[in-house]
Amino acid sequence: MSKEIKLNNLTETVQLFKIFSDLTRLRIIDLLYSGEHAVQAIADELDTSQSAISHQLKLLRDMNVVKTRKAGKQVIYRLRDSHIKEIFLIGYSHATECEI
Amino acid sequence: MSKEIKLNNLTETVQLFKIFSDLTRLRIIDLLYSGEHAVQAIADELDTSQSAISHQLKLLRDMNVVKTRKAGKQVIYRLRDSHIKEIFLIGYSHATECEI
DNA sequence: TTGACATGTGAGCACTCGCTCATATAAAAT
DNA sequence: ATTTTATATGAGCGAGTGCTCACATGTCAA
Repeated sequence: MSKEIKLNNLTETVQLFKIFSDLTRLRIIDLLYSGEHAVQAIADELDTSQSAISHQLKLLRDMNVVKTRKAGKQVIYRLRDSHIKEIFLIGYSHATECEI
Repeated sequence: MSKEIKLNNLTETVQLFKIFSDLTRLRIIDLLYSGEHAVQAIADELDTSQSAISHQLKLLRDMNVVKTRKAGKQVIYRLRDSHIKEIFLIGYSHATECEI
């Protein structure tokens, strides 16, 4: 494996881990893990402003972490694939099983 | 599971993922994955200043990601446990297998 | 159409982070 | 003892990040 390829792969890996490296984003992912939610429902549940949630959801959308569907005035978010769920669960279990 | 516990767990999970969310740190971990290295060897291999590497190694030390041993003037670093290796590998394989 | 509600977004601000630079510390070599 | 080599670390700077605030957009109800 060439050095350049390897560096690109590592850069992509960094991007992946950055998704999970913010508490608000991780709480959103954790909440969506239990099923789809509308924006305001997420904001209420996490006791965070709708704007802050919307900004983070845009990031998650751009990173292809979440999908949306419209339901009237609401936009319902859900996790895109089990790929993301798996990484989240592995990190979560590792972090909770033992001290870092 | 109470909300407070859950939040603490998520906070710890964030800390864990933050370790992997910087390219220099990930390159260090990747390099140490192949075996122990002295500080200057890491700096040379990654074409990064000794100071920058040393700062990152301090973080990795504080996070219990790496262990050290002294060999004369040199300090040799290695990964602390397979725990870290596993998470790195899973993220790496996920990031390289498909687009994010 | 108008008003109310749900979401998206740009600007700006405070904070964090990773680096450089200078210097400190420590151990070996001379 | 002095110099050289290897590593650690504090200060400070520039870039990035996550928030708030204000407002735009979009959708339904009346």
